[in-house]
Amino acid sequence: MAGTREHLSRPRIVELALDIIDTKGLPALNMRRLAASAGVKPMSLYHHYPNKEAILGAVAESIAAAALGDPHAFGPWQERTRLLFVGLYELVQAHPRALPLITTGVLRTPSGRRWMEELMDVLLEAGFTPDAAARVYHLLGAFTLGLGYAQLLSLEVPAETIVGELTGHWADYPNLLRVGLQLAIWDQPADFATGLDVLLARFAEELDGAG
Amino acid sequence: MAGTREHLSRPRIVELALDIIDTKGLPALNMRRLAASAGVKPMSLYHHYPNKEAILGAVAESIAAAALGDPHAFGPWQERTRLLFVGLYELVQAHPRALPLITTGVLRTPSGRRWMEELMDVLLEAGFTPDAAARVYHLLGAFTLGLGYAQLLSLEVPAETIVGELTGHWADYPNLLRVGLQLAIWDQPADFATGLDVLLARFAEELDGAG
DNA sequence: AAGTAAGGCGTACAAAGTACGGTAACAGAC
DNA sequence: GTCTGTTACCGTACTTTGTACGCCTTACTT
Repeated sequence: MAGTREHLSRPRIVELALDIIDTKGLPALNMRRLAASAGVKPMSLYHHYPNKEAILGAVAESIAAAALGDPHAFGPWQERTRLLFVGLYELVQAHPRALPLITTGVLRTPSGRRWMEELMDVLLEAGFTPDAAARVYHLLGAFTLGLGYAQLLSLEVPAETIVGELTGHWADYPNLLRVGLQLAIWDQPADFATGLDVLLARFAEELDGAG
Repeated sequence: MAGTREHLSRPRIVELALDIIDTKGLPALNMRRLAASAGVKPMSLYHHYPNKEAILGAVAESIAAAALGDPHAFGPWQERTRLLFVGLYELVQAHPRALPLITTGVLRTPSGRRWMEELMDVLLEAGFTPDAAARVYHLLGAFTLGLGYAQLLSLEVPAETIVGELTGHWADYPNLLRVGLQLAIWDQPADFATGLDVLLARFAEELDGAG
């Protein structure tokens, strides 16, 4: 190990990359900007990660690790499942602009896989068949991540832009006019819990019916 | 209007672009490839659209137009809402790789806005407040598009890739092993209807409670 | 036949990922 | 203290992709 001059390291790169993603968006993360933010030239990054994809993977893992709050919550399976998805949702809240990384990371990072492993543990133990467990994940996951995409969209395309594109057309869209900005903005985390519970209750019924 | 030599036109460009997206994916759509598929040089495209973004917008509109099946279905509001979201879901089924365009197109293309206008018409007429109507859209939309993203993911990252990355780690993930490929694949359109109905029923309750 | 506008194109530049080989600085051996 | 090898960093340059600018050809009009 050579100089310890306070410089680059894998965790440092990930930290800076995540900061760029959070503040400027995923497309704004490029090797030159990342290097500059580290006070280094672009090619130096390649001594720590083989390519950009590897850096994105490391960011995904770093984010996903935060979803593993308490490894094992107690209570009935509904509650444990609920907590797992609340964790996922909090991830999205914390780093909405990194959502595409979270999406792929669920099955492709160690922490993501551990999250999924625990979910499957809960569901199989509750009595779901493997296929049913996969369905639960897909539906709840789609709902959770779908809300994340709504949030991301309202971040990247501000409501004013949408409204601006509509000026002069309001006559064609009287009901859009009545509903207004709320359509282009998603910021009702409470509704996430509602939807999650409704879907969970449905799966509980299914399980009882079959068991 | 000059020559009618069978060549480029705006609809033709959109058609070819959509074909590339459907067969090779959104990232594979670039101006050079698109031009080549039209038997033309890249810069020729710029005589029909000002830039790539405009082409993507036109593709989004072209796709969205297909969601406007019967402009006005009959029946109670639940049924009409259901049909609108089924239409959206069919769009995703038809062109999963264009999903990011659909997502943004819902409020940014004429056809998308008409779809949204009709949805708001149905909901407001049913008695939802504007805010509640926006919530219905956000939750159902998140669910619908979220499933689309799951499908897109299983298209772009084949299950074998996921499994390949897990070889040697199966001991760490016994439950993932039991559930197997189904986790990485989404192909259960029937479940979409289930989830949709469950969420709709919940909103119906809410409406009755308030009205 | 000549003018004119529309459609197509050649060239060239900027942004971004990264291959390749060089260099600097520090560790340990002697 | 000098030598040597390893580690971290970097300069240069090639590739891909979007697109600005201006030329050229075509085909219809008169």
